[in-house]
Amino acid sequence: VSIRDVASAAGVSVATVSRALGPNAESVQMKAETRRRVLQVSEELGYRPNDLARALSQRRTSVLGLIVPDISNAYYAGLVRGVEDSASTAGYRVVLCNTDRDLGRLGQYLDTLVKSRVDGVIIAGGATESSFDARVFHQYPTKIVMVGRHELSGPSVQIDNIGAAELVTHHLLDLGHERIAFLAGPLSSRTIQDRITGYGNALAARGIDRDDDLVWEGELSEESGYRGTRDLLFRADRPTAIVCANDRIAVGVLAMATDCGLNVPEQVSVAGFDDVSISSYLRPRLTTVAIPTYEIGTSAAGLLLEQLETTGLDSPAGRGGEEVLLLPTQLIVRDSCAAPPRPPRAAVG
Amino acid sequence: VSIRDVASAAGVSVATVSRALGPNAESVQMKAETRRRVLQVSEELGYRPNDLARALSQRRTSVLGLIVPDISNAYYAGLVRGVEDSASTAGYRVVLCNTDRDLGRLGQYLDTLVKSRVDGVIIAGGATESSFDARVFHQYPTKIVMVGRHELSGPSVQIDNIGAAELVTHHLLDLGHERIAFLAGPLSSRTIQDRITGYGNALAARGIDRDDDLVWEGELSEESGYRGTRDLLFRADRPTAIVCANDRIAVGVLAMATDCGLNVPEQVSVAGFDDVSISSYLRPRLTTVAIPTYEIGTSAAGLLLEQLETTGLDSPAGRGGEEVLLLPTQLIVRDSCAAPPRPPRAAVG
DNA sequence: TTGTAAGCGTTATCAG
DNA sequence: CTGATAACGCTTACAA
Repeated sequence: VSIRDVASAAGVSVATVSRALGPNAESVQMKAETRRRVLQVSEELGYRPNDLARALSQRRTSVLGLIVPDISNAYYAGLVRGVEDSASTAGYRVVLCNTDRDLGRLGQYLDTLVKSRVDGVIIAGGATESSFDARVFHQYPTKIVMVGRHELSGPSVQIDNIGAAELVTHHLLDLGHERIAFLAGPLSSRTIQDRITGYGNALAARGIDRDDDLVWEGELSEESGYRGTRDLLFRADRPTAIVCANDRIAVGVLAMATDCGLNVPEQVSVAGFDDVSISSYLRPRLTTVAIPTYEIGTSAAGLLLEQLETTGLDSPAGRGGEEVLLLPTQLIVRDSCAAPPRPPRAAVG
Repeated sequence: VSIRDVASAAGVSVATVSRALGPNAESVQMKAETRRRVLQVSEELGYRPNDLARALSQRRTSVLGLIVPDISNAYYAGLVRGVEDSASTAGYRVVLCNTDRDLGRLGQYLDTLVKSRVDGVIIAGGATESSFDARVFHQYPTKIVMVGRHELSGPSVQIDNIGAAELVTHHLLDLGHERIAFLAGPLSSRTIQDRITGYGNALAARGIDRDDDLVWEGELSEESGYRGTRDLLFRADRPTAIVCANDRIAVGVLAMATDCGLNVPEQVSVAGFDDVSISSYLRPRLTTVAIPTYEIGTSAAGLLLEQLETTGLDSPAGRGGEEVLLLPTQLIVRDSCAAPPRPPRAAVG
């Protein structure tokens, strides 16, 4: 059942049907009676306009592409949710892509997205110019907004990971800790790099040399936190506090601590990152840094939609300005951090 | 840059370009030299075929719709991931929709999906015939597969929630518990209903009357588990074990238990549902039922793709058979359940 | 082996 | 206010 069926059934031309049901139906002059009839017939026939044809004709699909490393990660799930919400209320659909942090897949996805002529794409989780054929990309009017720091030009929404890490680390420092470990995720992630940097900065600000043995590279998983902690705890001069690159890692740390009979925070302090929903239901309640993932999503979508409304669809590589939205982060102090067990000893070689 | 640009740049007709680059490029007879030239020119120009036009012409979009209650829920995140993985390896894109368990939104999404002419859609999280205009839907060749029990006809993938709940409950019963509470999610969810049924069945099988005061309706959140437990624990004749509708609820239960100074499992046993990644890192490690969410996703996608390959695209309402894939569930016994504190007392009025 | 031309289902321009 | 009709970009008989 196509527009033509409706047209003939209503005894009008396809043009009229299009006017009655089309994109800017309300801002079109036509006899009320005619419109009513078209509407009714279309209703009776169960007519659903073909968006493909419409898009082809209008040169806009009302579809957004969203590329993330992994939706099954709570962090990105919130973001996806935010994007989806604002996109759909603005009348856009969103197609989802998982890269698994594989730059090759990123490139492939960007390619399919361009082929399907999405109006814009949001890339979260890091991308480099080399990860896709930017030259090709710029031939099409597809708009981009990035989430997080990146090597690409164009608008983006970011959070101050460096500052956030400085915040937690200072919190621990203020409590009297001097040997503070950092349980990181994959160092290839820009986010992780930044968090490590912030951690280092805070240490440096207190005149403490960063001990590379205290920075442990792993995954963003409980398992990784569990193993990393074991490593750290069996050291001669073990840390009195552990900052984790995310809350899942922190859960692993907590598990290992209780398995070793170590009390948190009395014997070792633990801090996380992200403030996922369980964090306040762990015992001890986890001190962590809240990241507004949902807002990151809505902001990114907002930035993109703004470009789409603003810019004419023809402007070839017109990727808007370099507008950067920096979203605030918040230290959530709960119960998992306290003063170190003994008064800080003299610095050891 | 369109097919015509490539054609003229290569000095051939658009048909030739289409043959060289089109859908069944390999199964087409043409002079190798010509093909090579087309390929090269298309490469130089950075040509990306317009999938919209292709879809319009071929009457298939290679897009799947996926409708879930909420991706930011770990359960669905796994499922989404599974769907996305098998779809993308089969060359399909997937557009994601969140209903928030709102039947109205479900209907709207189904509508947009039909308009965008997706080849098929996967609906997870419950739908009723009344939630959308099935009559309309059947006019278009869109295929459907459902996840979970539902009132719609057609293929689906399900898990045996009833059996699963029976399993945990029996586990507790075997341990000697007689007063077992159930902390449920929204009773409107079919999944929840089934889990409650299973719980009831197990009780009945042991000749225990189901006490409706022990079934607590709430959300699928930690918060809900926390509050529900408080309710339950302040009862005169309080339960010795609590089965939770999912692991997040169980986390809340654990939190309340330690806040009350109650030891798990010595004083009260707790069991969850889903086996999310943190479950084995809680202390005590959480006994729960593993649901293969990722496999549910891949299976659903598989069922759908199968229909798409099999069926001619014209078969109007041909929604395949009633094939139902029942995925296995597994009781994961860990440390959060043990025998009740005192020997079971005589049944109380 | 390759080119011509008729769709695919809309929208939009231009007359009437 | 409404009706033809030319795009939109690609695929696919049908011819050459």
